[in-house]
Order: sequence, then C-alpha cells, then structure tokens
Amino acid sequence: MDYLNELNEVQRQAVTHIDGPVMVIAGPGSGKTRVLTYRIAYLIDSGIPPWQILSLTFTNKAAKEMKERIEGVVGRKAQYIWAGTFHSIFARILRVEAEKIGYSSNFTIYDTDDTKSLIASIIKEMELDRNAYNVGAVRTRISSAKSNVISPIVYAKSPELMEQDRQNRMPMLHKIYEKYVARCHRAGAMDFDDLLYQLFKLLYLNKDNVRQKYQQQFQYILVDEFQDTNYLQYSILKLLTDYEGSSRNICVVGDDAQSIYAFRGATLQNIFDYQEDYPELSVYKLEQNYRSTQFIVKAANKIITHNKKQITKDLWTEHDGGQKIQVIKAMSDTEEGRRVADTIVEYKNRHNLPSHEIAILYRTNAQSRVFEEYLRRYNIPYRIFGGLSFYQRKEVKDMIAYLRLAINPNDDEAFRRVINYPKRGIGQSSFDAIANLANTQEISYWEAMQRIELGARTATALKDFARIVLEANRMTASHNAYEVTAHLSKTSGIMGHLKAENSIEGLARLENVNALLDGVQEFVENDEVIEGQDVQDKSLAAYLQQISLLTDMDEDTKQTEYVSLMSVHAAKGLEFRAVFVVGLEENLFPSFMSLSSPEQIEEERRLFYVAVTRAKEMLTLSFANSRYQFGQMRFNDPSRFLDELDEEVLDAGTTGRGQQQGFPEPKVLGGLLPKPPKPAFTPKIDPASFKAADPNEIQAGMKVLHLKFGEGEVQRVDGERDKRVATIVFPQVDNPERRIMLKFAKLQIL
DNA sequence: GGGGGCTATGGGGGG
DNA sequence: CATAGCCCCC
Repeated sequence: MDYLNELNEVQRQAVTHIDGPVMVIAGPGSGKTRVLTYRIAYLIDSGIPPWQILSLTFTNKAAKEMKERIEGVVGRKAQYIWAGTFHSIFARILRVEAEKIGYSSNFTIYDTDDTKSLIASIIKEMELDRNAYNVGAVRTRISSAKSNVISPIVYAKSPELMEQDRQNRMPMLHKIYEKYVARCHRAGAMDFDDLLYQLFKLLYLNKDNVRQKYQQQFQYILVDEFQDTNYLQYSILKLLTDYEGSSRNICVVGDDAQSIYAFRGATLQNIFDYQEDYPELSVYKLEQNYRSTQFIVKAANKIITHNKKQITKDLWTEHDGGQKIQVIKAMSDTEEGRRVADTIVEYKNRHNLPSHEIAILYRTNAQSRVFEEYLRRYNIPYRIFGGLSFYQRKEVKDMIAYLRLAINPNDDEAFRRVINYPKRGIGQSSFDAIANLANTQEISYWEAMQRIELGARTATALKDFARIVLEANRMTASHNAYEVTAHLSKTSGIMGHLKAENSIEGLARLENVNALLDGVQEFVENDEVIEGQDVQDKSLAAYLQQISLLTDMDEDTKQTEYVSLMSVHAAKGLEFRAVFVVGLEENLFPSFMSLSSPEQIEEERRLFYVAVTRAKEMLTLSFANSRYQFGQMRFNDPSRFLDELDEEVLDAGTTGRGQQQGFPEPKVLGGLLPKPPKPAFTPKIDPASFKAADPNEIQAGMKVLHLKFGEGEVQRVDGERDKRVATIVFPQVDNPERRIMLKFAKLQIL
C-alpha cells in the first residue's frame, strides 16, 4: 500500500475511512480522482471482493480512467469492479431484470431525438395547440417529473404541477406524459431517464426480492460528482444503502461550487439530505489545489465569493507566481477568433506547448465556428468535442434504426424513421393508417402493420419491409453484429440509395455509413479486454447497447496532438496547461436564458468557476464587442464575471485600452511548431502472409505477432477455455501491456 | 405517393 | 441562420 504515501493527510483519511457513510468535498484540482482510485484500491487490499464495489460516475470517460488507474494499482482484479456511469450500470442491471418490470430484455434505448419525435406525434394526435405545447418544453417537463420520481398518476394528482401547467398554457401535459409512458412501453423502449426511473421501480417494487439481491451485491458504493445527482439518483442510492441492517458503506465525492447541471434535475439538496439521512457520516474537505498556479486559484476563490449559496471552502496552492490572467478585448467575434489563434501560436512557440495541452472553452457549441476557421488557417490541428456527434448524423441514424428494428421490431421510433426510407412507396397516408390502428389497439406500429389491410401495392411494399426486418432479426441469433449490419446495409437499400445519389453530399453520407460499418467491425474483431464490457458478447444487441450510451466526450483528449474545442460543461473534470475561456459577454456567458433568475446566475457563475479552474498555467479570458448571434449582429457588454475579478490577478498589459492589436499573423508555421504529431503505430504486416494460430496454442513466454499491435511477448495466460485472456507486452505501442481475449485473437506464433 | 420550394419559428448546457 | 412543416403540383 505504498500509494498511501502519495496522499496528503486529509486525502489519506478519506481513502482509509472505509466503514460507514463518508462525504468528500473536493475542490477543483484537489486530487479527487486520486482519492477515489486509491480508496477502491484500498478496499480491495483490505480484502473486499471487487464485485461488491459499485463505483458510479457521470461520463464513460471518468469511469474508464478510474478503472485503468485502479488496475495500475491492484492489477487485473480491477475488472470485476462494477464501475461505470449511472446510465450504463443501470442499463446492465435492467437487461437482466427487465421482465420483473414488464419489459423484454432487448428493450431499445430512446435518445432525445426519439423522445422528441414521439412527443411531437402525441401532441399532434391529441390535436393540441402547437404554439402552446412546445415539444422541447414538454420533454423537459416529463424528464424533470421522472427525475423527481413523479409518475403520471402522481403528476395528475399534484395541485402544484397542474396549476403550473395551466399557467404555462399546457393543461394537458399530464395526459401527454401518461400517453408517452404507455407508448414507450408498447415499443419496448426506455429513454435516458427511464434507465434510472425503471431501476428505481425495480428496486422499489421488489419483485422476487430483487432489491435485497442488489443490496447484498453492492456492499461498498462510491459516487463521483455527487453535486450533479438528481433526486431520483439519490433515491436509488438510498434504496441500496439505507435499510435495516445495512453497513451503510457509501462514499460520495463532490463539490457544491461545481454544480452545473441543475437544468437536468441535479440538486444540491442531495448534499444536505445526505447529511441528514446519514447523520453518522464523516466529512473530509480537500482544499489544497495541485493543478493551478497562484493567480488562477486566487481568481477562482474570488469568483465563488459572489455566490450566496455555497459550502465555505478555501482553495489554496503551493504553486507561487505563475503567469497572470490575460484578457483579450476584441471588436468582433472574428477578431476574437483570430487573436485567440494568434495567442495559441505564440504559446506554442514561446513555451513549446503541445496542442493537447491547449483548450478553447465556450458557453455554447455554436461559438466553435470562428475558432475552427482560424485554427485551420494557421494550420493548427484541432478537435471539436460535443455538438453533433457521429451517431446523430442522419444517414448514421437511419442505418442504426434498421439495426434497432432487427433487435426490437416494436421500436416505434425506428419504425417511423425507416418505414419509407429509402422510398418504397409507403407514403404518409399509409403510415397514418398504421399509426391509427396501433393507437386504437394499443399495439406497436410493427404489429399494426401485420394486421392492417391496405391496397395491393402498399401491402406488397409492407411485406417487403417486414421481410427485411425479420430476416435480419433471425440472423441476430446466429450472426455477430458486423454480419447483420453488413447484410442490412444492403437489404435495407440504404447503400444503394446513397450510391445512386451521385452527389458530393451523397458520397460523404456513404462514407459515414461505411465508417459505421467499420466501427461495428472493430467492435466485433476487437480482441482486447475492455473493462466494464462483456467481451464475449459480439452480438448486435451488445453493440447497440454500447453505442446508445456513448457520447463523443468519451474519446481521449490527450492521445493525439489536437487543440481541444468544447463547451465548459464538457470540460468538467479535464485540465490543460493553457485554457481560453471565450465569449465572456452579457447574454452569452451568463446566458440570456438565465438573466432573470438569481439562482440561474449563480449556476452560470459556478460554470465560470469550472472553466477557470481547468487551467494549470495559462488562462486567457476573451470577449467581443459585437458578434453574430441568431443571424444578426449583436452588441453585448463585457460579462459581469470579468468585473468580479480582482485587478491584481489580471495582466495589466492586456487590460489596457491600447492593447487591442493582435500578434502579427504568422506566415509559415510549419517550421516553428514543435515536432509533428506522432503517427499512430501500425505494424507492417502483409495480411496474406499472416497466419493466425489456434488460440489454444498460445502460452506464456511465446513471441507472437498481432495484426494491430505488432510483435509482442506473452506474459501470462489466465482463465479457461473460451475465457482465456493473454497478457501480452507489445513494445512498439503506447500502452505496451495489453490483455487479449484469446477466443477472438488473431495471433501468429513467431 | 413523391418532390420542390416557400414560410414560420426558434435559438443552452447533456446522458 | 437552420430546420421543420406546409402547400402545391406532377
């Protein structure tokens, strides 16, 4: 347990206090991840079986990082820990227990677009006023009801909620909610909130004592970013830990000052309730900041004093001095883009700063465009996180809709999406007839389609469609995800349709579908053990489960040489040597949506606090006097947050009026940049001469050749038969030690 | 049933 | 400014 020496006194106490409820209040950069990791390592070293440990985070990336770090400390036992996001862990449990709450285990996960389109169709069917019933607003309302454990029945009985809806001119909202739930159920679908809500139901209803099963399973529970949990999540945690005879081993880690998700139901009330519900708890406060230099820490402390609602906490650092905070005052959004890019060039040249240590953080994703333009012009590689992800592109969603139908033909939203795509002669009126029958009989579109009687031509078209889906559905029993997807890409007509388009856009769409196919193939062929995933399962259902909870935030920001562009929300938990917080203007940051309420302004301020504390060494704040917003030129005042900073932390040279000029535009950048990005390693292997050995022959000590990782030496082999896993060191790749699932391995013995 | 063009509307952060 | 929904015509 040498790692205990790497901790300061408070951190060590938080790590070794493993019995009973604990709360860790962790300021930014105070070693929170380290505490969580070492705490789990310490639990395992104390003899707690790894499968009794449940560690919940908000992003897959945080979960993955934690597992990797734990594995570094305790070794491969780490893979048996239940570590993941609330949504992914709960989905995993729900797949097993679905029948106990009236679902089939192949349920679909509806994303926000599916939810919105379903709500839109319900509003239409109910013939409600489209102007009063805004789809987005209705969705938010339903989502927040679920997040507060309010069922449609309870909703309709609540005088407050009903009154609110009347005031918002949406008196029938409870009816929409009721229909929405029924429609999700008949389609065998759960939305993101359901992954929590249905798990709560499962535990609460306690059919076959399923609650006790998980209470006993999870003896030690850890929760990261506790300030971002909602009432529903807290209720689940209570069901799991607060019961007669419980050892109440729950440790929550959070920071009230970094609570930025109130808009999706997160509430600081959980922190206060936790202290009341677990009165015997111990609280540890981590206040020493190891991330940032003096001026940044000072600025952060100052920012948060402007909020009334906060748990008093004082961040301090041993890092003296450092660079003061720069301020860029630009005349326009274009100038802001240029000067930020100029400064990046300057940093790269003067401090030899690698791109992956630089981030541009903005309030809204729409701001990324100008920065993109200038970075591209200056030949600086960049990567945009967030915004429209790969899986949200139309052609990709169309293809995925077919995959979803193959697994769950009752998936109404997937059905609606592709019943007539590519065009097969099933128009609006035919679909309306199907939808009508489905609604009167309370069956899915798919079932309604089997029963409906329409004209001969339409009937044939429907039969063709049904055949495509059924064929793929039968394939799923015996074929892997790639085989079914490749098959469907042809039989659905999507590939042919895109090829026939013969335009540049069509070609790009075709490439995206091909990229999806490549992704599925990679999923199937991947022989490496990935923590938290069932590597044995190469089925289409397993693939869909994985991608439905994936966001492009989950990609590693540090692997390649890119400047990162992302929203402040997306940057939480990350750190960079140089950070640019841009668009610091009234109406933008703070957002115009939050100006009317003091609570929301405080949340914007916490968001600013999060942004500022991402920086390790260099922090630059920028704003523009004018910018294009909503399609027209707008003039915004500098953000109030700028005025709230002390002059002493700001670089006087950058705050004066005369400093409006940018750095001279660089001419040739190539030669000035530090070494070019290291290309990803690809072994030079001729696939024709490569002969994969029988996996059963692989033994420790052998020298082997792997198609992706090149030459390596087998360290050891664990497990038996289908579950044999080889640990192999490949000296030519970044993380040389890899764990390879032999069942799927393509290894040549040298 | 399919396609093109016009108008109205909304515009934030995300699993 | 981007997109959804609508109308109209083939």
